[in-house]
Amino acid sequence: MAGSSKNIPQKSIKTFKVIQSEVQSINRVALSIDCVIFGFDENKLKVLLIRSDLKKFQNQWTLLGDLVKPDEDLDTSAYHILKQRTGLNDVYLEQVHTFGEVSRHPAGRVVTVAYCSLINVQHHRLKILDNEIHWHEVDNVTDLAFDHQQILESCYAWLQKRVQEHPLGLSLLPNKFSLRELQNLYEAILNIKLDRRNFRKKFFSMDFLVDMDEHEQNVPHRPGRLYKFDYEKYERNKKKWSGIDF
Amino acid sequence: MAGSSKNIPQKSIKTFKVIQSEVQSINRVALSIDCVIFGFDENKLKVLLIRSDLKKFQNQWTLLGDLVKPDEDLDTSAYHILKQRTGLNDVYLEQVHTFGEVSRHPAGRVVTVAYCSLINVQHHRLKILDNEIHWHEVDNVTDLAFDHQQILESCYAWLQKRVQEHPLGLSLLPNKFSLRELQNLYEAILNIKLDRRNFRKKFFSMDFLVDMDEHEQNVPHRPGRLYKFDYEKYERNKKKWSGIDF
DNA sequence: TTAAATATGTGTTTATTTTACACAATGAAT
DNA sequence: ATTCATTGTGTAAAATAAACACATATTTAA
Repeated sequence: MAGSSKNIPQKSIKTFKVIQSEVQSINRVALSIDCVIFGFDENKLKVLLIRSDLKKFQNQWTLLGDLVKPDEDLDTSAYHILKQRTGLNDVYLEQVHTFGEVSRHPAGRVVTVAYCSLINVQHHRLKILDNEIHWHEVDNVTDLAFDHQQILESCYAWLQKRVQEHPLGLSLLPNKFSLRELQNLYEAILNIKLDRRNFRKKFFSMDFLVDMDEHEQNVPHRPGRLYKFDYEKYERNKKKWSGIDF
Repeated sequence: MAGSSKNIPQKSIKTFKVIQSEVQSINRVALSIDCVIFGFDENKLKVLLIRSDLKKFQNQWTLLGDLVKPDEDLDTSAYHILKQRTGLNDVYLEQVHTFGEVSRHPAGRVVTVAYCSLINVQHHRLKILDNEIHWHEVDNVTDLAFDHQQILESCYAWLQKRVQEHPLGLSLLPNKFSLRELQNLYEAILNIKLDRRNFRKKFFSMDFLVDMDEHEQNVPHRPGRLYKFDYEKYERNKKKWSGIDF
C-alpha cells in the first residue's frame, strides 16, 4: 500500500519494427481452447470428457480442447471444437476465463481459454461415435488431467451464478419441457431444494414460457404440461436493473 | 440444429512429441495483457490511458498493456503492469475477458487478456510521473487504438454489473469516505440517480460500514460522517443465494 | 450577528416480492 | 375401484423496496 519511492520506469516509444519483432519472436505462447460442455440427463448435471492424449496423464480425463489455429478467432475455434466433437453447431457457448499459469502444461507454455457450452443431451446423444468421449456426473469428477479440474470448477461456479440471472440453463432441456424438468435442472445445478409452488410462480411471472397445450408422455403419474422458451420475449422484457445487494 | 450425417472426425491419440512440437512451433501467438484501470475523481468515473506506441495509431490513446513474459503467470503479469505504471501494488484486479480476433493487432496475431483494476485516485495521484499517461472520463472516451474501445466497453459493462453484487467499487474511494461520496460513485458508475434515504438504508443494512466518528472537512455545507469498509465483516456475511431472476 | 444557502440525517407508509405452507385433481398401476 | 405418485393451484405472513418531507449542522454572504 505504501508506495515505494523509486522512479517509475518510462515506457519508451517503440517503433513498429520493434513491436513487430517482439510479437514475432520471443514472447510467444501456444494458445488453446478448452470447452466445458455441460449436459443434463437423468436429473444430473453432466460434463463431457475425453481420455487424455498424453502418456503422462493416461487414464485421466480431460476437457475437450485443441490448439487455436493461426487464422481462427477464439470464438470460432471454440465452435469448431464443439462441432468436431458433438456434431452440434447451434449451441450456447460463452467464454469464461483464461488460464495461463506458467507450468500448467507439461509440453511447455500453453495458455488456455475456457469456454462453457450447454447442450441438450437428447439432441446430442446420437452424435457421439467416438467412444473415448463420455458424459460424467459433474459432482463425481475428480482428478482431471492438467489443471482441468480447476477449470471445471471455475466453470461450474460460473454456471451456478449465471443460471440465476440468465435463462441459458434452458438450453440444457429439450425444446418442450415440463416445469418439473425445469425445476430438477435448477436443483441439480444449484444443488439445493426449491419450493415447487414458488418456483412455478417465479417462472410464470417472468413470463417467457409458452404453454404448448401438450402433456408429458409415459410418465407413471399425472403428466405435466409442456412449455417452450420464448427467447424473443425474454429479450424484450429482461431486467436491466437488479439492485445493489451483496 | 439439424445434424449433418457425415462422420465425426476421430481425434488421434497423439504422442507427447507430437504435442510438444505443435506447442513449440507452428501454433503460437503473442500474448498480451491490457489493464483497464478505473478511477473515480470529481464525481466522474475515469480510466487511465496512455498514448499509443505505434505510428499507425499515433494521437490515439490505448489501455495500459504489455506482452506477457515467458515465465510470468497472467495475474502476475497484470500486477506488474499496474506496478510499473502506477507504483501501486495493493489494488483490486480481476480478469475479465480475452480478446483474440485474428486481425486485432497490426503487427500480427496478438491475443490479449483484459484485466480490470480499480484504484483510489487520491492515493495514486502522486505516482504518475510519465506525462504520456492520463485519466480520461470514461463516458468521453472514443476512438481508442486497436480494439481497445471494445475492450473498454466490455470492462465498463462488467463493472456496472459487478458493483451491484460485490463491494469492489469501494476500492475507488479513499479509505474514509462519506455516504454521499459512495452514492456519487454508484450514480457515476451506473449512470442513474438513486434515492438518498433508500441508498443509505441499503448500505447500513448490509452492515459492513464502520462509523469512524469523524466528519468531512472543508465542504461548503454540513459535513457528512466518514465511514470505512470492513472487508472481513463483508466476507463473513456475504450472500450466497441471490435468487433466480431475469 | 443574523439570515440564507446547501447538504446531511432520519422514519413512516405503501407497494412489491418472497416465503411458507395444504389440498383437490389427474392419470397410471394394481 | 382403489391406491399411488405427482401435478396444479392460492393465500397469509414476512421481508424487502420504493416513495416521500422535515429538522439539523455548517459555511457563506449580508
